[in-house]
Amino acid sequence: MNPSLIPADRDAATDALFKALSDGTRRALLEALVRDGEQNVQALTEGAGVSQPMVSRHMAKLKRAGLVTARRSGRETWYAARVKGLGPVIQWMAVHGALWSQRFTALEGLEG
Amino acid sequence: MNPSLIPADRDAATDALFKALSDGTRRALLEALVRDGEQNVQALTEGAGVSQPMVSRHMAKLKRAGLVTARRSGRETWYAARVKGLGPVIQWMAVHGALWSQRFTALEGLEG
DNA sequence: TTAACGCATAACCATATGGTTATGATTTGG
DNA sequence: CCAAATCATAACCATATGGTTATGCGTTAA
Repeated sequence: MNPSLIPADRDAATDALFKALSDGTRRALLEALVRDGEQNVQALTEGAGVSQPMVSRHMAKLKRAGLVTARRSGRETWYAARVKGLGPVIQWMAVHGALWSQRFTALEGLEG
Repeated sequence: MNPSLIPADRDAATDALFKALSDGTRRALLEALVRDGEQNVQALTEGAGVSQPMVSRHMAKLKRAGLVTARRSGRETWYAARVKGLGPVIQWMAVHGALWSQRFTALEGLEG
């Protein structure tokens, strides 16, 4: 058993995932892919509100986190949302969220 | 007004939440509260692997994000996980991932 | 072959972040 | 009353991060 009181959730994948999702621009880019399907950098840049290089860098981070896939076709790169990418987040929510609600269900009415 | 393809998910609360969850030490602190209930800074520091001031700062950030509550009692501060704090995250997951818009218990297809 | 295109990377900047030790404010105990 | 305890804040440092413009590299098209 781990003698420490805190389980040290330093799982690299989980960390990368939450970090990737912690920026609004990246979330918006991911949402665009979820909503409208596979898109190239040009299309993503049009609505992103940031420069093309920044979009590329954000997409690279999302890819490293496992949230998107990249497909190179000629001079274009097509990105798509990767459904399974959110797995660790779901997992985390399931484990701790469930424990959470279980422990505090009785108090639910008390907080604002 | 902006007819952009990307809906610009810059909601401040959502942003603060994901940012708060994007650090492993903070997640571990939060998990400790979920697991063992309300604790003061001293107890949290014991297993955190970082200094007491750092714990205080992490807790402040979790509090700003709405993930914990703080209760001052004499010279001690007691922190507790806040039930509804994960709401915006759950909301985001529900909206942007139809697959996991249901209960978290439906994880079978996502793992692996 | 050459010019334009699409994208990634480099170089650079400002700020945020995570960490430390030192200090300060307030409460408790002897 | 004074010292210890509890926590937050300050001061400081190194690194990460988000943003820009400039550049380079492969691909398409004229």
